[in-house]
Amino acid sequence: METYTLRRRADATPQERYRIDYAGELNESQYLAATTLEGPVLVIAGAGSGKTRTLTYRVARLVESGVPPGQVLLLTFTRKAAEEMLARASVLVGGSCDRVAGGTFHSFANTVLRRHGRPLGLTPAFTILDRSDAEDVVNLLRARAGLDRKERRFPRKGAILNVFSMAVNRSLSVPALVEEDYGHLADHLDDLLRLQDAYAAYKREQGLVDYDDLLVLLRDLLCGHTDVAAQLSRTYRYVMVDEYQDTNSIQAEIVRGLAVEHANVMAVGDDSQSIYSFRGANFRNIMDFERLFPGTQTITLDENYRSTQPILQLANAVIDRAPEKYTKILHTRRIDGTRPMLVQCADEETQARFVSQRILELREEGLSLDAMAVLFRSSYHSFDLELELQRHDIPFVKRGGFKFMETAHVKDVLAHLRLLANPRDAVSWHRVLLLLGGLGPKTAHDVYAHVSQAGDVRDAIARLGTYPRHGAYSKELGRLAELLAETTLEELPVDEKVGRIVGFYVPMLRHRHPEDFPKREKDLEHFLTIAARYRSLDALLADMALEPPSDSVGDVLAADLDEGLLTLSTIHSAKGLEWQAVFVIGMVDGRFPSLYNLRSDDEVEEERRLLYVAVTRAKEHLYLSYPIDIYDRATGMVLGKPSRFLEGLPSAVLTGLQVVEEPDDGESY
DNA sequence: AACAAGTTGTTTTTT
DNA sequence: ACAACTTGTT
Repeated sequence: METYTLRRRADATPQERYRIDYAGELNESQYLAATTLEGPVLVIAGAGSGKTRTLTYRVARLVESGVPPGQVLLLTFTRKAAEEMLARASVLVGGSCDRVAGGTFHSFANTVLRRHGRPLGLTPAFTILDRSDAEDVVNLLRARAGLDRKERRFPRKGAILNVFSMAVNRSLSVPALVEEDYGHLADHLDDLLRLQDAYAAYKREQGLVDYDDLLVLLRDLLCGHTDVAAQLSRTYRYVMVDEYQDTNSIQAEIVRGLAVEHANVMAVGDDSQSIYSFRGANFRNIMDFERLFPGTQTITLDENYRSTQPILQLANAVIDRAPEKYTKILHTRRIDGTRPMLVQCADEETQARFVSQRILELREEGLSLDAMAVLFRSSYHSFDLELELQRHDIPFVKRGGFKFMETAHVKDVLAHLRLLANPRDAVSWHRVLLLLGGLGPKTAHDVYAHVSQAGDVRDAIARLGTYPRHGAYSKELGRLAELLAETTLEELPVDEKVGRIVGFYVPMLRHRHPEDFPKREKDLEHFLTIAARYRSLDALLADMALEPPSDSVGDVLAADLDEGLLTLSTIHSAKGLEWQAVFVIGMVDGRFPSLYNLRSDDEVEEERRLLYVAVTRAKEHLYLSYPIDIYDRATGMVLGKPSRFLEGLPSAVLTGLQVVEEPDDGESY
């Protein structure tokens, strides 16, 4: 393609062009944080204290002061957060900041390891396993070891992987972890250890890397290969880490390694918003930063620009009851505002009706739907509400929670693509073969055994063609071999490969999911447009594993986009976001805090911080609601008490409200 | 008898 | 969507 070159703007020197009024746009602490460019800095940034703003201005300041954007590294919790910050910084400096390196720890590890992973024995074409891929591998190995047919019930694949992952992220051995937190698995310890070895060996043989490996390998690279570490450290001369309270010790070591040549690190975080301990984070880690980097300058941002005083009062009251004291108390200048309400509802349906009705009223008062959100502890807590919202034609998007159900079809297509990238990928072969009618686990296993003898993709597909065919699947197996042979051709563009696979797959999809077939087909169309943006299959596969397309397009298209969408979200996924009006539903003891998280004081305290995060999302209106007497099927318990975190709060902080039915006035139609 | 496919009860949070 | 179990096919 031809290029068209824009001339540099010659009307001003950089110094004259960017005249950003840092002191005018930022408060004193923010200004200090944004303009301290050298040396280690720890910013304790309370909720709504302008953290993103501060980071954005700091990026601008760095670029403005002559630092090449490529030497700035911005590590954030999601890729979206990084993109947003860079876009805003670009506006400030009147130029592009897209050469600033940014993303999640995992995506950064991915790019670095593909370029510098060789000393670790890693091929540059490694495949990333997402959570469910990793579970599939563990399942395969579990069956291979005969552990699925034991008298004593062996833990499920998900539980097994949790143990492995937790051990890595908390830097513990599996035996130590089992002793500490998984006592009920002590009987299976030997099998677990053998499985762990098998899992590691399998990944090594097949060039597979899971989420934890990405972090561990990067850490090993930085700590064990000082030449590479020095080179990377000179490349990224300014490192910024967002959401530091949710990093674990491996990530801390990565940061330390990246800064080995300069110590120009800014970590930003809030110890009272640490909510990812299940991923190995510990809120006390943020205090270790000062020990990791001697001479750290610590700056606290405690002025809140988001919420009204009554909302902050509740937030402070919630966190004030934590036995371990946190580093700051938020204050605001927005003195006026309505008090948050604690709403008691007879049951879940009543709660759903209350929320829907109140949302409609707020909309009447002029709030648009995208200024409102409903938050909850666990994804399934919103099921009743979703039905009620549909009844009222209130359009919404749901964020967070596992979404395997919606993505199974995308994963099926991806499995075909992965065969092209790696013909030895047993899990993908298994998945693809099982889609064929009349072909079950046994035959899939046999076919794989036959095919995996091959040296490369072509060879593997040729072998697929020679597999002795009999039975119902014979014809379909032949068609699969044909499809794979076509799509292996290297000159075929990525989107064309995906297109042919989708064409092959769609009839099977229709057969398997007749009810919601159209919606799923739309997802695949969407996936095709995504695939068209990639020139290499490997890059597509890597991105899909690290950040799969989040929202199913079917829902969004159906909605009336003019007035925006209501947000439904788990609290975890609501991190960093804000709305005018926030509803937190399911405030029942046993749901929030979750029954699964009450085994230790640390777990309870994490639930408390989770509520703190939820409450501090609200700008103006805040409703906490709970149904009484709901039956929890998982435990067989009846839950009827409001969350312990709200117990005994004075009504000056939290006003009670009881939802009652409209009295029947006897009129009929 | 071996294998595939259909049925039923559960599901924390996520890169 | 998974896993354990049951029913149906070759």
